[in-house]
Amino acid sequence: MVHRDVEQMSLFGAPATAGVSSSAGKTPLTEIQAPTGPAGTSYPLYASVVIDIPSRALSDPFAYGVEAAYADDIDEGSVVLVSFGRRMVMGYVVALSPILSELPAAADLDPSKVKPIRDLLAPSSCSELFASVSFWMSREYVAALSECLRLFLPPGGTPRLDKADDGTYRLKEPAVHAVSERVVSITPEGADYAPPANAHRQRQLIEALSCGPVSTRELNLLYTDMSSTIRTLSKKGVVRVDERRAWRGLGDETTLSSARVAAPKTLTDGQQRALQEIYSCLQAGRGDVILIDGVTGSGKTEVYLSAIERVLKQGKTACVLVPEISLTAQTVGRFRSRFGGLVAVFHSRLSAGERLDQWDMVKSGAARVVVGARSALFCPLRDLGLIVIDEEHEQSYKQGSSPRYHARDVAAFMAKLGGFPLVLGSATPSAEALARVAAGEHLGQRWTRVEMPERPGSSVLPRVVISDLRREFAAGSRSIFSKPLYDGLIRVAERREKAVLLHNRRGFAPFLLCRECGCVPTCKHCSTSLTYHERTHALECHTCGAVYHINPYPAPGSACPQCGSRYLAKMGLGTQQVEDALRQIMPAHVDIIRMDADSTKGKDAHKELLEAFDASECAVLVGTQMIAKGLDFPEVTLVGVINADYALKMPDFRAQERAYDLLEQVAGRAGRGASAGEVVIQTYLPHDPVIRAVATHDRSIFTAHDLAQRQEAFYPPYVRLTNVLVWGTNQAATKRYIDKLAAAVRQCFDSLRGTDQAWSLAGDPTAAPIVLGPTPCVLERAKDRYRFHFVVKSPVGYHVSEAIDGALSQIGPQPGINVSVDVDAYDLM
DNA sequence: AGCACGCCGACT
DNA sequence: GTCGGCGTGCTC
Repeated sequence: MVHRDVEQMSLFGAPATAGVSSSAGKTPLTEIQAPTGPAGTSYPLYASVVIDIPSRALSDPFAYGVEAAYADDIDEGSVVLVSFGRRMVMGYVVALSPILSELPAAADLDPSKVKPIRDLLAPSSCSELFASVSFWMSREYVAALSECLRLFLPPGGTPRLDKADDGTYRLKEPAVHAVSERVVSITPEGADYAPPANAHRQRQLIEALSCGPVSTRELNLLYTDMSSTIRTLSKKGVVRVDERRAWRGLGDETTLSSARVAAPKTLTDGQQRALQEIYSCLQAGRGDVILIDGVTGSGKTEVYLSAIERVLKQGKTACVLVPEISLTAQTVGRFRSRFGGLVAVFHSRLSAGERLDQWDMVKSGAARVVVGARSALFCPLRDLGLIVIDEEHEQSYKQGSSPRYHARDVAAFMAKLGGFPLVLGSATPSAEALARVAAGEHLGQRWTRVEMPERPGSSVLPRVVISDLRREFAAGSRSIFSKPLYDGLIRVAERREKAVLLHNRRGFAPFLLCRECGCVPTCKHCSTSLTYHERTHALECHTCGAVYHINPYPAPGSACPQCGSRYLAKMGLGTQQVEDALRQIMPAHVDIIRMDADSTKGKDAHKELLEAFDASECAVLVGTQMIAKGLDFPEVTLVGVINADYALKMPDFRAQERAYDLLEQVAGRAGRGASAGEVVIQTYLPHDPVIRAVATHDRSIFTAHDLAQRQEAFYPPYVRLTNVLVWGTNQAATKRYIDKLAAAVRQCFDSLRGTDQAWSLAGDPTAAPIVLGPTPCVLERAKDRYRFHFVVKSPVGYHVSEAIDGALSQIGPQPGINVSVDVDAYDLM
């Protein structure tokens, strides 16, 4: 069985410390203050150590000497105690060499300056790739090196250094501890034991153990107190009770389920083609990226499972990333039922203890497949042979705090480094992925695509009705619900069916919209919609900072810039209002359930609302974003989108892509059974490519348009976009700082480019980087801080981070002012 | 990050 | 004459 001979793991384990010789953890203070050995002592081994202080100024490792006593125990990844300046700090070993000058950044270091490593605090416990990946991340994302390294550390918070009374240093004990369980198994001698005829409890126990060892807790749970029977049989030597490390977080079903579901006998053509591509990449050992572009239900998961099976057979391990929101029991179940106890899972709802145990399961080698959110990328898998990113286009793969990495890019780097394939799967691939497969490569890495258009079985696509709100308005309708949607809702009420209404207002920014021609004012210099500022009656562009003065309806003199209509209205409508309007038109027997940030505040509110919808005979579920993704609904015959334009006209160049993904997902909720459902999308922009693509079930209408538009307007994936955000309490000081910083960045670009005349190229960011702004952020003030930002557009192969990092260290920090650099930013607000 | 060194103003 | 402001620079 998988769990049996597993080495006992622990976070900063006692075994390691004990094994490290008597000096470990016992270095007295006096010895620390007097350096061991005279200056110029040479060491048998030297180590590059990253100091655990998260500062961009300390993003280079420091060299230390490894004394003979430690030489066998210190590895890459070891946590060590070193003296730094005049204090003791914790550090991480990232490289080892017997020759000092061969260590990174120690080429011409005076050997007499090298101090010894003072103690080993914890043995290495992270993935082999950790050093190279964190170096790369630190450079790529302008983040402190120690911050990147910490991603690879065991869970349980950042380790802290603790100084004891006797002057010794050790790691502060983590709050979570390993727990053990008692496991009952049949002894070899007990195999032939026949219980007495009347001993039915003994028979039960032996039967339960026939498939392998079971924990006492489970036995007692399953057979209501088996303890005395266990005691009897263990006295007779028939069974044995062993204490072993318990792996929390496995769920209840797993330990007993020795039954694994085998792969289906037949695969679709698409699945076979995808697997063929993955296998040939595995064979070649090149580290290619394969995009599996397959419609919902085309069986992408089966492709992942088969590929993982192959990788496991080769003695390697696999890592599967899934968006946090879809990390449900069902998702995990598919992997667990195929690979049983070999699967470890990471998601945000694990308790500290469960997280620790899942991590140790990976570290010990007991788990060889990891399924998890973004950060699962950093767990200590040995011999990684495959990374899968499901729903590759999901925004949640980009981390919102430092280091602001994108899991897709980190995974691609890891794949290249380890020479194994990265598999991306999506029904609505990101523009980045599409552009890279179109180019066939990205930064020297091969990107290929396999399309899987067919769905197994015969499911019917829902009928999509586009409801033109301009016509509704012209016909005098002032209702939230257009005629087609109203009729659909009434029909649902009459037939006692269920409906879902999407009212998407996430990241809502007010904008103006002409109710006659449907136009939304956009910036002259950028392709973003302008944001309306109520107080100043101004439209602002948050990419370049341009300001346009305008009077929206009902102010006198309001006029649409395109058609001159005076109905240039401010848009904004809450979920609550939709709910109220719905109550007015629907008969009393229809349950109306609202799901948004407000109604799901309570702990289990989410689940309860869904259960209510499930239990109801006839209901309408009104909700934001959250109802479209990651939730499985019971039969729904009507899906309505109140106003698709909220999603379409966000002041963000990725709005189209997200809108398409959202509409496609929510439309997919309609009629999943035998009968095709109906989808009604209300919009003022019926001819928008996104709407047309959803209506006709033809994605290419949208993607072709979107990519062309981005290329023309110099947006990713054709350029890189970096957001530099500066915030502080003092508005003027913050503004002054960001101006200085932006000027320094511009200067860095100039000097890197060599000539000043090259500025004539400015305006074409595919040839040379440009700086846009600084301007105040869309979110101008947050938590009493004033926020400004500037955006850098740079050519795809260009290493922006270097120039920004250079400018940053040139200007230096300023108290009270914070800077954040977001390379390949998704959020520009 | 911390903590030195270092160079200019008001005080025992 | 000294104490103390925090501006630059270093820590293997």
